[in-house]
Amino acid sequence: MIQLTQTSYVVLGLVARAGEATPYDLKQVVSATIGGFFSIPHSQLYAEPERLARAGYLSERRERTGRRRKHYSVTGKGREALRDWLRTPTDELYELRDPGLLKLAFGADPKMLAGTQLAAHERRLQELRDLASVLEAAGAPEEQRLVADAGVGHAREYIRFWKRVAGP
Amino acid sequence: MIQLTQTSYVVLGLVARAGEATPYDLKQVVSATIGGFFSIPHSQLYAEPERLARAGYLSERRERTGRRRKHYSVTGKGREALRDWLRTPTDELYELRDPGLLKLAFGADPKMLAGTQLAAHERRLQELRDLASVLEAAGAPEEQRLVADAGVGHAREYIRFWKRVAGP
DNA sequence: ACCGTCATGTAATCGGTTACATGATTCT
DNA sequence: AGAATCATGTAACCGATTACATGACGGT
Repeated sequence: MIQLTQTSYVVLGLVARAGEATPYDLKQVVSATIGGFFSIPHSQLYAEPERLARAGYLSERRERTGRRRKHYSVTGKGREALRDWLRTPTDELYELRDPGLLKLAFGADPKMLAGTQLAAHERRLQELRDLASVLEAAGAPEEQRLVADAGVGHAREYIRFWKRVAGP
Repeated sequence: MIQLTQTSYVVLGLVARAGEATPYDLKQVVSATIGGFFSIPHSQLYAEPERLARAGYLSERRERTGRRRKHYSVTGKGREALRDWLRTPTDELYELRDPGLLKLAFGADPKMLAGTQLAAHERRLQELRDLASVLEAAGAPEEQRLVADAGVGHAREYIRFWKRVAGP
């Protein structure tokens, strides 16, 4: 019926893990976990669960008093969709779509770009390292750590690249 | 007035380089050059120049007979916008948003993912290498080659990562 | 003459971004 | 008590994707 996007699966996955969650809960978890490589603006975390609920993947319980928050949980249909998604490998690749590379490709001055990009990627690398050590300290599951490691590897690769561009 | 997106700059940049171009020309060039890390569906290459023309960044000349193709060229305003963009470094970073990593983060079986992802990234690596050697043979400008190199580096990094996940 | 593929375009829909707005808490 | 920040939500707009459609052209 509706198209399930990556955002949909993020929401399904997070709600499934939490049992029940409000958009705000989701927001918290998103930035704490996959925020490093897949962020979602908070307004989407209101819109998307609603869409999923309309299509029967989530059920909605609204508080009767106070803030009237909406609490979502996964339905059978939702759980099934999530499971199917998880057990199907993808050969889809995501494109880099990197602003720095784009400017480079269109003739911006490489050395000028390199400075700023290097700094930005070094900042990110630091964040990811912090995240990685938090995850380790918290005894997070292996996958979480792998994902953080992937991020670290990519940041390092970017840094290598821009250093080379910056020249000796 | 209007928001200039990365797509806008791609169009501006390509039209500027070509002098005059139809959407179809753009389509060709996109896949030949930045296609590897920043693709744009052809319908966008019809819509975006129109948008840019309405806002005064491009001028439009329509054939009077036959296919009535639209030919675009860059106006002064367009050229200026492009130049400003090119000489401003960015600290913006693009997120990976990688489907494979996402599934990994939500508990898909790592080894299962690794196989398919590895194959896909190896295919891409090969493509990028081919592109790189074509560029070199054609004596393409340094930046073009750098961009291709960046792609190669990333593909390699992905491959390292998924090999590690696949385990010994 | 026909078929397939390249070339060219438009329309509809929708997810995502940006901006706005206000209730709760916490801190000084 | 007031300011600042966190929490929570809605609305409007718009770029991007998907789907549909047809014209030209090269080969058999």
